[in-house]
Amino acid sequence: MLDAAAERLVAQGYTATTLREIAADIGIKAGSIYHHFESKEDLFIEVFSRGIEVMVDAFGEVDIAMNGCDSESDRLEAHVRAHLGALFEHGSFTAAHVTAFFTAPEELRSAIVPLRDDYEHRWNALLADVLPELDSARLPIARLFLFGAMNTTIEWFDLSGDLSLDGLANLITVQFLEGVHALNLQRSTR
Amino acid sequence: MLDAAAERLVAQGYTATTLREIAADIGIKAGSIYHHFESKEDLFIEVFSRGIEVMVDAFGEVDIAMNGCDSESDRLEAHVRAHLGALFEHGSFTAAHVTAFFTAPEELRSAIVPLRDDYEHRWNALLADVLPELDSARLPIARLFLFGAMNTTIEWFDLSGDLSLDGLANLITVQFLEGVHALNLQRSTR
DNA sequence: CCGCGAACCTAACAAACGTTAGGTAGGTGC
DNA sequence: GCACCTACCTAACGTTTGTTAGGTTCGCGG
Repeated sequence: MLDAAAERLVAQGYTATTLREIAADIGIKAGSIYHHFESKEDLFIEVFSRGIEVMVDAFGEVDIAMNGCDSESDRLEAHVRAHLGALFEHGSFTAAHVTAFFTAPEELRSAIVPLRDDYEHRWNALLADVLPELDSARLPIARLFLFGAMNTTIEWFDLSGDLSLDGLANLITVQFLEGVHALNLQRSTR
Repeated sequence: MLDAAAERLVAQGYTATTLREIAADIGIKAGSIYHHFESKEDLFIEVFSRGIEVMVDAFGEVDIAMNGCDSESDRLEAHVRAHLGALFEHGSFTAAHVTAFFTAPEELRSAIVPLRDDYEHRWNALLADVLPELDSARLPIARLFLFGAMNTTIEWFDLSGDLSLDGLANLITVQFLEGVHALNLQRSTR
């Protein structure tokens, strides 16, 4: 049911997604949703929360796996790969969060913002680590550029296309670190 | 009236924006809208079209102004500045387009797509010009990265903050061309 | 002064929305 | 066999939505 809600969110946004549609998707009636959630808002708070949860979990796993890694760019690329994985490989929760969060009403958003802040803070810390020479005032801007590149992929990237998620992660990381000129030098696109 | 519609679109998305709200914003009643447009869809097709129109016009003006420019990076930066200008300085049409386009129903979107394609094609041509050494298969991806960086600024950039639009355009261009390391070298942030 | 069209209003319409109260089927524990 | 809980349904509620038909106001041309 949460899955169905997330998929509808991705395709239609908050207001256009009706409880009757979600109910029909999973073969029940709209009223029955209220046995599991107190309201529409309550349901979607759960969906958005899981969207962040998936991202945070993926980030945490990579943090551990890459603990003793000597190459800073490899570490960054692994985290980029984890973020893309959250967007494309773990259901629609993260995709729903990224695309539909700003279409949700203010009260709902403010309940989620603390979780978002936590995730953003982890990325700031990672970038400060990977890019120690970067002016700390520029760091949030660099993160926003990176987020922009990663999150807009849901509008165009095709999992079944020629480019793999590993390739995409590498492309984004290299482009982010070295600029567009380095795009030709990337290791593998398969 | 189109202005009011665009602003509501930015704040609320397609479905959540009601004709009664728009009418109230400009001091008329909802039914009166139908004297100017055939339907809600018709009204928002006009809004989205103007959003692209503003972008295309800004792009075209820069194309002429930068005709005899020797520095390719200056040319690119001027176009980035024009795109950001369309987003922040020429009403809410472009901002509405970028934020709410994917929240609109399919039929409406397909009426707009040809205009979008035209704008994207202009950018592809520009990038092919500015970056002749870039593998042509990578060119659309590079453009998508750049669009991602530019368009997500509406979620965080503040016109009245310390960073000017000129500074932001320079930041994005340098970051795009040379990578994040070059962020410290940018010319001016005022 | 008359006619006419543009701009707007009033009042309602059917449809769809989130939500709720009350009821039913099936399983579990005692 | 009885009580109870979970999961679901039915049927409606009040509200809001896009939309429409018919009427009013106002200014301009002849």
